[in-house]
Amino acid sequence: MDDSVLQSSRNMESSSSTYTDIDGDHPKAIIHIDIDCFYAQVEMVRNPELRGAPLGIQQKNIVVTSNYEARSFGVKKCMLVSDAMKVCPNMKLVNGEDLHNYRTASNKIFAVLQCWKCPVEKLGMDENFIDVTNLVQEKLKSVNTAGLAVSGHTYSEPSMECPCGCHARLRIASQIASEMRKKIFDDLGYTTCAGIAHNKLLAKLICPLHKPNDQTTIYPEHGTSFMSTLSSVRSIPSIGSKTTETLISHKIITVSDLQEAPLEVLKKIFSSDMAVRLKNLGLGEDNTPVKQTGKPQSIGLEDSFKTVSVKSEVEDKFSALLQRLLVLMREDGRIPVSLRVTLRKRDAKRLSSHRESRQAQISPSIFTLNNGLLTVTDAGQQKLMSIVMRLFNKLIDLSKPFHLTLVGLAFTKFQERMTGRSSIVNYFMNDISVQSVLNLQNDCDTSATSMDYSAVSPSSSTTTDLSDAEVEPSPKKPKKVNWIAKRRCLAKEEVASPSKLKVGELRLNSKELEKVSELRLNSRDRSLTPRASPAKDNLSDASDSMKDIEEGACEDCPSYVDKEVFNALPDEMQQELKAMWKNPAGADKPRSSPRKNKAKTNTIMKYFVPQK
DNA sequence: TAGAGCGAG
DNA sequence: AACACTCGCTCTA
Repeated sequence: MDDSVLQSSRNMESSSSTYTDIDGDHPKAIIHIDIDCFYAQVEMVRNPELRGAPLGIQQKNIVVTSNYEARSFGVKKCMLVSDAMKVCPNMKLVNGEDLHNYRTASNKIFAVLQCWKCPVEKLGMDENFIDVTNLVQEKLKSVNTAGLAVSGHTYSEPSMECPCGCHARLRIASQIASEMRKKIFDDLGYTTCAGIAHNKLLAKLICPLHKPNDQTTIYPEHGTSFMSTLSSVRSIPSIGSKTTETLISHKIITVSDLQEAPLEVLKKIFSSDMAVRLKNLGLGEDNTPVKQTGKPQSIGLEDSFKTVSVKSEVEDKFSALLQRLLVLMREDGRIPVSLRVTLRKRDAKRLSSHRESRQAQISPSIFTLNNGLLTVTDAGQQKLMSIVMRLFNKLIDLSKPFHLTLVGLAFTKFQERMTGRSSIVNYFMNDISVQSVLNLQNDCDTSATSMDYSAVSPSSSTTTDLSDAEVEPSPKKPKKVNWIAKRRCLAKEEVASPSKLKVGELRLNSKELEKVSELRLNSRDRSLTPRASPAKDNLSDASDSMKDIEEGACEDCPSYVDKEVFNALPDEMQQELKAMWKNPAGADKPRSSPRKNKAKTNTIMKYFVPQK
């Protein structure tokens, strides 16, 4: 039985692993949603004339994707245009080299999925994971699930009831998946596929079983047997070309091979953790969480070329990259604290990899917020360039000849985004950077949902708001701080096109203005990347309205600070906060050990924590 | 913590 | 198809 295999593998790893799941316990419910032939659908939504006939999306001389009509003629992904036209002479072609519309569509879909108030993780432009575990639990409380059937296909009927209750949870999740797909179709016009499982791995892999415009649920008991139907280990997400090579060199080629490989053998090839992970993946086990997608953790650009061997040319390349990068930074709105220089030396052996990089802290004073807009003076840009070239000198010995094929520039840390309850700065924020985007474009129309258990349909769960949860009050916290993003009711069209919302928000008041400005600036326009911020392309029309924002009394304050609150603080505390903002590295560790909440003495925390 | 490597789309 | 681009995660020193 599958469980016995799981059992034995778990026992082997349990000694060194922190894995805490109980065997046979499958508490989560994960949905993976994939937009059918994404580019082609975007074009057909834009221009309905294209529907019903074969359509190909062209980039350069290649048909990168096509609609299902074209596929029925044998048009494949990444086919040469000439070959595609041979098998499908009537196919219409649309140029898809400008990704702007695709990004916009992707963000709209992401925004719709946010309506369910569950963690949503974007994977590329056309895939999303949603962890609906909590929503399912709510529904279980309020709904009799006895006669509830699965919505859509089932990979395989369960042989018996799982004692942990996952079958009922997954059935509910399948209903939620149906709702989500329906809303995406009703609001935006896109058909989708979904996979429903108790983990991300199975949800993603089961998703394409019934294509297009359908969904599939798989129960935990079939995880291992389903995985064994995959011919190559390469088809497992997170097993890429390198890992596949290594596995194959040890005669592990199919997923079945991986399942049967003893953990001790894998541990001789890989690190212990990696071996455990691989073994579990092979068996269909995966405990990686769905991570809410928000702002990117680094913003960078790179440029590749045949060869650059002169330092003045290098300087030109970096300068051009920096100019472009500063535009992106302005759109993002956050103040960077660290800068990384990357380059690739010409190497006969390896063409792609072998990048090298150096990074350095940068003084945040290079950047200033003018009327909420991130700006850099000419002197600041020169300063940045000198840092860049200093890092470049670390990488290249200029006394010897060099040949580069790529240079890159990235800002890698930001002042904003001090999340976590430990950060005192949270108490002065009037914007929760990531979640507030969610809140503002949220409030999806509940009447549109088809589910009969209205108590837990999207956005009707008014009891819990993410912003409320995030700023959970602490006993010592100063009362009455005006940080909670206001929630507003929107019509459906406004959800699909949040620009109206943002403009509306601008009419509120000056303090709200700055918050909205950050939301707007959150709207970076980047290419082909995951982690793009939601609902961005729709907001550019709000930018002109940002010109005349008043300057607050605290010139040094970061933009997220409620200046009214700041000015009400004791002078000593104001000074300390200012010092902290001047030297964020010392005060703020955004992503390090969020659990540890050490109240450092001799900081502003002493105002809130009892002293011994 | 920085830097390299792998993986994703 | 192979490569270009951008970003996240993990491992190691």
